[in-house]
Amino acid sequence: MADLFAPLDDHPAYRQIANVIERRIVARSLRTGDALPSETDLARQFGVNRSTIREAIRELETHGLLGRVRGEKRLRVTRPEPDQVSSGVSRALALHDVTFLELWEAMMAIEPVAAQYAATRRTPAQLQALVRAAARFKREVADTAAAVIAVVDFFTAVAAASGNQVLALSQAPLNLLLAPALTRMIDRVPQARARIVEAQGKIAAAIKLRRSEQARTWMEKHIRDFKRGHELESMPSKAGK
Amino acid sequence: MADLFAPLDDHPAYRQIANVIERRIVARSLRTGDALPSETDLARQFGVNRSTIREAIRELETHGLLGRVRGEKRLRVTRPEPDQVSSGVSRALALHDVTFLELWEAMMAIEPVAAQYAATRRTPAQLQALVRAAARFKREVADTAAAVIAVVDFFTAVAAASGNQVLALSQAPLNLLLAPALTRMIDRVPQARARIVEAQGKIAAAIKLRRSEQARTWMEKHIRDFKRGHELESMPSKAGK
DNA sequence: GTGGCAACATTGTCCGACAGTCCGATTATC
DNA sequence: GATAATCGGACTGTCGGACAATGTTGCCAC
Repeated sequence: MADLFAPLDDHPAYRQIANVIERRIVARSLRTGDALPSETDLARQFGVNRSTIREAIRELETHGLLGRVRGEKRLRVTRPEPDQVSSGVSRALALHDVTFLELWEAMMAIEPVAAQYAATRRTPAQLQALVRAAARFKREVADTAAAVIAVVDFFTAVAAASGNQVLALSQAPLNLLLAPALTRMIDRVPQARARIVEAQGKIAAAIKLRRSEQARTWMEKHIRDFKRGHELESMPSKAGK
Repeated sequence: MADLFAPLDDHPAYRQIANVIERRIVARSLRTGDALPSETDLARQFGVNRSTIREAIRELETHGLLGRVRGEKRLRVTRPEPDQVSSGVSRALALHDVTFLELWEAMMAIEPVAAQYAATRRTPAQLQALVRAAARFKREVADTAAAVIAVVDFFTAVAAASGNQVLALSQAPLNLLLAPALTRMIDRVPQARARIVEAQGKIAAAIKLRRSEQARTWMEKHIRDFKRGHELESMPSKAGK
């Protein structure tokens, strides 16, 4: 059944080099913060041209494994940050034409759990970030763009407060997908804003008081509202002006 | 409070070009499958050197937005495939030193939901893939490496059968993280294999019969087992030889 | 039309070069 | 002595050109 021979894919030099360096990083033989040798030096070490090295470096850079601190010239080993990674994921999802329902189901799976853990594990600073995002939504509720950003920030803050990096990183791409849908919804469904304010308030309060069950159920309600809002918005007959 | 001037970050040409092309792709102005102009041609169009174009292309290629079909020379626009994207995510998570608990919590949030939807939405082909992975685990249960792969494939198949790309893509990175932990566990906890066989059987049966609640609860039990297995394995006193 | 072949196009890699800028050390200034 | 101006070296971003290997394509014979 299985083929006798696997197709061999030739790896161009730049890819091989990128892989070698990547393995070094993952194996912690190159550690976060370490500065990479100069391109010229790398070219010498690998015995290839600098152009080839540069192409290899580009790969690692876009993966977020290499980066440079502002205004610095030398590259250093970096840990890929959630927002960077997640932007790739959400772009991929966008290109796969995910439906709102798919997005919603995923949010429904992740966000309430994140809220639940946030209630038991949040640090004061995380709580503050979350409360502040809620306050910002309330304050800028009239400015759609700012409001949407505040909603996203609220979700991000809850996920961060969950103390679970995996949940946080799983959740991050959802935000980017949510933004456009939310923008339309918030514009066309009049009651949406008030409901968001209420839900955020309840969730924040529950997390503050460390009531994990309440945090979870309120987050569930909150997310359910999104679905209702989306249905209202996409039903032309019922949608507000 | 707010600074008067924001730090301006200069974008090198290769990044600008990458962004321009990326926007074209996301906006569907360049559609999946379309062939990209040759590097020389792109260099002419953008008015830069070919080396610069190549660096830009490398970025898009590693994002999975460009690729070439086997043995072909010209690049074409590609949709980023889940495994490609998720490998980036799991590498990121690995570098952030996620704990088994974090991974487990995320699995607990996602996998049961995926199983639940799979029960209602799976196609015959998806069901077959899932059943086959379970059978493979049973068959190769003695070969640790093969068994671990079968477990991962089973999860992947369930997620695919959920008919939700967002869940599937959120779940994919978890697999890669699970593999090493599972390898240790399966080796050291004697009863693990039998329990996995049982759980996979129950889950597959529930999905086959479209019993979504059963699928969900059995998946929950299955995942809970992992936690127990991990605790046994990491408790030196109790671990099997 | 199909098979085969030759000319062409394209990619991967190399070499050499240069401007702009960051860094570190040295010198000038208070 | 501490701080500020200066200078040379190192490094990155970009450029131009070059060549081998390998797809691609059009043409010709059958």
